[in-house]
Amino acid sequence: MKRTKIVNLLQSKTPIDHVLIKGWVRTRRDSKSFSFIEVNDGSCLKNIQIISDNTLENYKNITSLSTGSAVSVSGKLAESQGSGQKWELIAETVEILSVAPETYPLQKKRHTDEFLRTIAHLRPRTNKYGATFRIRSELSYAIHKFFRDKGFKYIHSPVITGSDCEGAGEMFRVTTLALDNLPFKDGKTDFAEDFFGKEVNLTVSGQLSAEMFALALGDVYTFGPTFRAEDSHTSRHVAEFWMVEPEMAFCDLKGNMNLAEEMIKFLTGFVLEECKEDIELFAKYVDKKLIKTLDNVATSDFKRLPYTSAVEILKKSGKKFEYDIEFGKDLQTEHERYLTEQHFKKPLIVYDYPTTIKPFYMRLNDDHQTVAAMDVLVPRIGEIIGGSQREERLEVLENRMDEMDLPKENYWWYLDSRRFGSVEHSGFGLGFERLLMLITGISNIRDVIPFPRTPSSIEF
RNA sequence: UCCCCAGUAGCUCAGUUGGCAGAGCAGAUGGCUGUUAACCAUCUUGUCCGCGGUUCGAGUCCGUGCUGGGGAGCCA
Repeated sequence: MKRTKIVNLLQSKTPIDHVLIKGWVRTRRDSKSFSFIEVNDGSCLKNIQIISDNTLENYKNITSLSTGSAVSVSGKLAESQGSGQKWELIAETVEILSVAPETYPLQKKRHTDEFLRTIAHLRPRTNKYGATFRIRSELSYAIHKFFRDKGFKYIHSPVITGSDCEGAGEMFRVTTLALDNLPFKDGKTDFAEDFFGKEVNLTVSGQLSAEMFALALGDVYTFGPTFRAEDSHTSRHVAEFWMVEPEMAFCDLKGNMNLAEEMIKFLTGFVLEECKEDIELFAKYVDKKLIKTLDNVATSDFKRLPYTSAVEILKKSGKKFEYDIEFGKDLQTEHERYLTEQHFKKPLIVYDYPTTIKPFYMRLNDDHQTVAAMDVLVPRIGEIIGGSQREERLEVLENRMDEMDLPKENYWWYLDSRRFGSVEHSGFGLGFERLLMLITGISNIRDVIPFPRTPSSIEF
């Protein structure tokens, strides 16, 4: 007989004479003549309650089933006589697939997130992490659905890159050279002998690839792993994370902001609708205000504010900040949080940032003081999206590169896109894990990614 | 990289002025019960993070290292 997933079984409208389920024991409660076994198979948050009567031939073994053990149970789905659940499974056979000894680290109680990080290989077996990674899966699907419904094409941007013009942070070196015996030439490592014949890194952004494809396919997006070798020790940074990067031809900054807002609203609404049960767990145990926050994100219009106005508001706020704010200085975390959490109390898009604090590829505004950049800031997380309209004018782009002392010859293919049929285009990067933090209320990014990579931590 | 906090039983944590190492949970055993992280009784469990120092005596004080966490910067 084919096994039925518990998620489907619990949705049954009628009793079923004969079903088979397989899963892991969460807890067992013995009664006089039978034993209650709670079994979870990961298909949903809820367990199925198994009634195993003491007339079963292996009943003695059944009563020694410990948390974490694996079982295969066949029997009859019947309405429960107890009050905690609609259905229960009256067992005809309980096959013990594997017994977890008492050294099994997960107990029938709450563990701290810090402890569960040390057993990241087992934590998806808990309610909270099971729910987290089911939501992560649904959210990934929702991203593809959102873009596909809008006619965007999915681009697989490379993970290994020889491009040194991504410029979004410190990079991880990729090499096949023997590190204990490096070839030298003129006192420097001779990368001509390396696999690709030049210095190569893991990607920090798929943007430049996405731009090339937007200028061919129109609307595109990337969704893949991204690597930053920053020595960051915060609850919002990991060395390997997933980023969503749409890029649109014939689109200006306003269209870019529209897409960002529409996307966050869609994704939030999607999860609220499709992952109700799992979201309720977070609303109950992780963040009591979660539903209110998510409704606010999904329904209220995002405030749009030019950088200069943001600076004015901060100056007039009368609030004492650790860092002073004035035109030309980047907004600090404390400034961003004040604006989104206290002043506007909703998501906020700050745009038109000073030229001096933004990268070369952002489009120069007519005031020559600012570029067409935009950041989406949300309560609790801060920056969740960073994007811009790209500089499509070859001459302006080259001037900016000169100002910033960037070697143009290395960017020949990027500049080609501005030589041949250049058009206005825009895009942004969304931190997938940060969105998950927003949606689940989980406060540490290490807890929304299966096996987090942070400085000096890569056990799994 | 900088600032702050923590590290004691399998887990969560208490440990007073420097004076015999503790509780709850988990586990084991027995009991009770259509139970809901069941309940009741009994029992087991220690490199007090490592190294060095002060002291008659250090879980406790000092130095140092490691690990974890929070914040800053950088960013997504």
